[in-house]
Amino acid sequence: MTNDSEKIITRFAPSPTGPAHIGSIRTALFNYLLSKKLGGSFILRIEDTDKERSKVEWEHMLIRSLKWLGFSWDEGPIIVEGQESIFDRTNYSIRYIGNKGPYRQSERTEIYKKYLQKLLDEGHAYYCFCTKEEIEAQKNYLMSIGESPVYKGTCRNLTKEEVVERIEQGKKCVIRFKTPESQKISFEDLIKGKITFDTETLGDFVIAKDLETPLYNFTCIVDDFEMAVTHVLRGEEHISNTPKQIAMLNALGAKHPFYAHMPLILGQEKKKLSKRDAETSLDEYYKDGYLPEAIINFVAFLGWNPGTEKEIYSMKELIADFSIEKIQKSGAVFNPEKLDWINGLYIRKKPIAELTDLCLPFLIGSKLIEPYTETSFRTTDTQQIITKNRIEKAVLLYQERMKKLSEISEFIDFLFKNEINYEKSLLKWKEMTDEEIISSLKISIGLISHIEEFEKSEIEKVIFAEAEKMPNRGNILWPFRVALSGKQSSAGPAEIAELLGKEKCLDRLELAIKKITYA
RNA sequence: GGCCCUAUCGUCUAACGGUUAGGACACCAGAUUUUCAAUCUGACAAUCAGGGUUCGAUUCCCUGUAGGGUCACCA
Repeated sequence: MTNDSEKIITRFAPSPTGPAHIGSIRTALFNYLLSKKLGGSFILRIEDTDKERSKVEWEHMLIRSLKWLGFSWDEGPIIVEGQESIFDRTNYSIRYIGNKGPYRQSERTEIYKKYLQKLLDEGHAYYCFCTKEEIEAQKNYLMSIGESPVYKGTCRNLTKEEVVERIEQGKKCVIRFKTPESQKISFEDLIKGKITFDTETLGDFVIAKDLETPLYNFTCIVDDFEMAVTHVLRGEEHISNTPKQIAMLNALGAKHPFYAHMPLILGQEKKKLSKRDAETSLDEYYKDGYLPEAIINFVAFLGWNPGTEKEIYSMKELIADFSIEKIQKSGAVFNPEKLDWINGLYIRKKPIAELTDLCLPFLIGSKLIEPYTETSFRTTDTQQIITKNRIEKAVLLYQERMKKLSEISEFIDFLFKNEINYEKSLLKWKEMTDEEIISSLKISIGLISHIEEFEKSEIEKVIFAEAEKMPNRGNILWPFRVALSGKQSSAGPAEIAELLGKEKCLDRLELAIKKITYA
């Protein structure tokens, strides 16, 4: 329990209408960083007032992504206590109750209803009976004469009797906020500076379909107030919602939180991020083998920088160095190449045992191996048992080559497969003739068949000694390496030879000879 | 169209009014390699335009231009 009303409280308020994406993660991250930096709380609020589009599945997916990336939030509602009326906000303290979160707006209808009723009772909101068609026509007209297309308040001054009469006639209605006329609403945006709006450009906007069905702008301010949110960090697309929210908060007699509107994340064309620019779902990044720490690091630098040349940051370091002042004012183009670079960097930094564990699901997923015991696997192709230890060795060879975990399968599939497919021409190094390749392979067979201790250092010694005798080392090394891996590029010849084992190496070298002879 | 926001290398960005405008990714070249990667070295590359203010402007002001956001009974 805490009574510190000075405490920073931020929130991440996604609507469960789709998976988490890069943009939503950055919003979550910056709110998280700010609260952690200042020792405050971070709230997760699910904005599921739109019953049609919201799905619990999306909510679960959102939470899964957040957890994967290492977020934690202060669960459970903050109770406003010590008050007779929830509308009395002059003196309140907050208390945290665990294990009840996250907040779900769909479960808070009664709360919104009270505030809605209050607005209605005090004349700050009214019932509107205009049809959608009427609104649309008005909007088009206003745009045609060069004015802000807003609701002009046809139903604004309906008397109580008129309202009752229309309701009794069964006319459909919504609840609109009575926006103050000819007023300037300003707020000090923590990123953009002072922003001013004229209420004339706002119009009387809809805040609820009915008492039980409040809409976004309204539930948002009620919750931010009820949860004592102090700082709202959100995307720039919300700038135009801000004066509306402040006007409602004013009507409720509440102070508004600090706002910070972050620039948008843009696609290659400097347009809104689309499928062509980035994965729509964070799940895709998981499936591609991106590391959560790489994503966090990358996303943090989309519109923020520490002002130094340091750019590799763990979550902990981000918390330490984060500051709103350093958030950029202009939009940032999402750059997948840099993400890949950072991901590769984190992969190289991973302890090998940990990296192997991360790669295993990808190997299993691409049907190369299947789990056998705790410490071993069975190759799908040949049903042979392969120890985790040996897989670890393979992963180690490719650690510095990987940009994404998913690439591991293509890199080391030759270790698990019985037969490897490659073009015969791949065996040829530079200008070698078929005869030279065959002779090269035969030399290799002769050399390695005599090696007792089939280890990298030993194989290297023998093979390289022979290669030195050639006009070009590649004459021995290239056909040898290709015969074993079947690939244009791979780890070193001795390394993969050790990995494969003597017997398999000999088999593959013979096979390579046959490939040329009988092609 | 109204309102609002923004403007430094291709991209992410640094530069309390005074710097040869710095760094990173990408790209290119070199070193190292049998290959690929990693690593190291180097090269290329930017202050949107026009006016002010100032001894001096990337930085402050204005105008223009361009881009973006928003104008839902979505969030």
